[in-house]
Amino acid sequence: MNLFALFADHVRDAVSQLVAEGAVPAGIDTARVVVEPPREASHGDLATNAAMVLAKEAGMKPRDLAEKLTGKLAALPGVARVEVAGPGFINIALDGSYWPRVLAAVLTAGRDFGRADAGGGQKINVEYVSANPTGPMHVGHCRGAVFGDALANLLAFAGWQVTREYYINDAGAQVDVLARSAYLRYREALGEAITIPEGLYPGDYLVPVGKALVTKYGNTLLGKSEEEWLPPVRAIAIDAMMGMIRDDLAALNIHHEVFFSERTLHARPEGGSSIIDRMLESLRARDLVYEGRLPPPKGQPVEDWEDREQTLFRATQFGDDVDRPLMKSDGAYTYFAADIAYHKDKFDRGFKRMIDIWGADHGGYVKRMQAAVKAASDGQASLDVELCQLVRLLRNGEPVKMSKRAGDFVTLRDVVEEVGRDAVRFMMINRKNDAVLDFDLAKVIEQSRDNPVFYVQYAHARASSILRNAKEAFPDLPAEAGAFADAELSRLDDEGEIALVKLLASYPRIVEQAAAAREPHRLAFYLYELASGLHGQWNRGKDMPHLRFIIEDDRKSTYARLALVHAVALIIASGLSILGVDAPEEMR
RNA sequence: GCACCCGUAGCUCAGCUGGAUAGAGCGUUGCCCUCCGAAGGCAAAGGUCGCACGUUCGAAUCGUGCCGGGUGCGCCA
Repeated sequence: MNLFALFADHVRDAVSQLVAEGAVPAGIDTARVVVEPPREASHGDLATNAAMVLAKEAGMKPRDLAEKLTGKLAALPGVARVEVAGPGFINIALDGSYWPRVLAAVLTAGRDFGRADAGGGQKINVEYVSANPTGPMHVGHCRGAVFGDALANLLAFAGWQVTREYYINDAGAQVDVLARSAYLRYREALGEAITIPEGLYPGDYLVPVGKALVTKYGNTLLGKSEEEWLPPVRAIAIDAMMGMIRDDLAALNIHHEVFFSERTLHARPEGGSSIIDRMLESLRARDLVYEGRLPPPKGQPVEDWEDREQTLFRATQFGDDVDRPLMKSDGAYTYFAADIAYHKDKFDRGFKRMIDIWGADHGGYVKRMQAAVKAASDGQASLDVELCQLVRLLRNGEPVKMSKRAGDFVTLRDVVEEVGRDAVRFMMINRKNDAVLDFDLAKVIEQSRDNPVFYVQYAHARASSILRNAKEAFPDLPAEAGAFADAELSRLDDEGEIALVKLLASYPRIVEQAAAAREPHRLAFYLYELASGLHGQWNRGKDMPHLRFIIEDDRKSTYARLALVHAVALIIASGLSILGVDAPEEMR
């Protein structure tokens, strides 16, 4: 149950009643009406802007309209009082019976509380990571990976049918470089002394690939020309790299449902046409492709600029700044051409909504891809691109050195092994994705309030600890949260307790908004707030012993408070699971 | 030159898609710690929301123009 959505309906009903009474003109547009929590607790529990938004259309002053609406809203069950405030806000205070019902709803729904149907079961494709299969994942990849995964979880919780997808860039020049690098390791495995020239991948993660090639081919590849040995070497190397990448992702608890190979888009069966060929044909048939010239780019002068006629996609027709090339000068397709075919393939598989997660350095590519999706789907599909900014890796405030040369980079695996999966995941999401993020290896393993990962997980552990302790004081208590729904929840009348219940009540709203905005970080901030609420109530018990969760000689109050503790633990666990972070029973 | 992103407290950042007196953590200052878990707790100080116009009942939020920072700018992926 989403309290705010519920009351938004109530407000619209009230408007309809006024329409029926002739007080307000028919057909008035209530789309801008929102019901939200007021900033000031003294303003009540819910506030709506309805009177201000509708005043003009209704031909009334905001406060006059507010008065009329107030009359209707005050009659609703559970409403204690309704007041008009400021320029025309309507503040609604709920009576004491409301919060126990919300809490009972949390306990009954359990981990499903907050699950929404905003997506209406529609299919949506989330493509993330898509790192080149040329080596292990490094830290630069991990923000997009975690963000994409959390977003996918969030959308699923909000009612979308999500497919998690990885696009394997196994068709370009860089996988040929990979193959040549692996071939050197192959010769090395056969006893040759090698030096790795500039431009090839020097990392020793290719050593096992060289050995595997020996196992499979013996020395039979030695006498062959590159034309002959490259394809099989490349295939094995790519497989090995993808294996490593899958392991790296698994270490972060990321599992894609679909791995899509770019190579399959280029493949031409004997005498036939490739998927890209056919995509291009369909664009040509609609006059979206032409042969033309492009002006040279402004700004940085391009050294080897050659003015020539090329095959262009009419991207400008769909909102892009210039038309974009589909063919390279050597006659092969551009990366973009393949990417159009890939996204068209997603559309053909039934996805009208697509989300791509990219690094911020690909921002210049967004418009053309969105244009392509519109064109390839005849306007039926849309693409959202979420850009993830850089991560600055620090240790005690000092930048961790990462030189590009000699394969000397910090791998994702190193980081996960040093600080743990939960810390990596939470910290990556604890910031808006379009802002640069400082990731301090020393701070994320700190166990203090400064560290949000610890703080939130500790709240869950503390709740679990309270429940364990309660079991000792009252051995006959039920174990499962749902059983607490029939506690005398009206006993929860302390302001701290009620504040906690209100926070729980806002969870569905947070989920919906975070999903709609594609901003999982909102969930992380919410969880911190909820954790803070639980820790705060615990601390109130220090000064005021009658507020402790466990009161030895008051079974009924204890029972009600444990219901609250159960509910908080449920929501923290629910939110953390969306972020892909464990909710531990105890800290260690 | 153009496009996209960012600019909020000393620092790191939120700010619920236009709402009421702009919030949190760190840091600073003061008080407290025999207490279900002090790997603390409570409180205070601290802001021309980069600048200027505009839109309207109302702008940190939307629009335009500047300033400052980042990213990118045929055929790389």
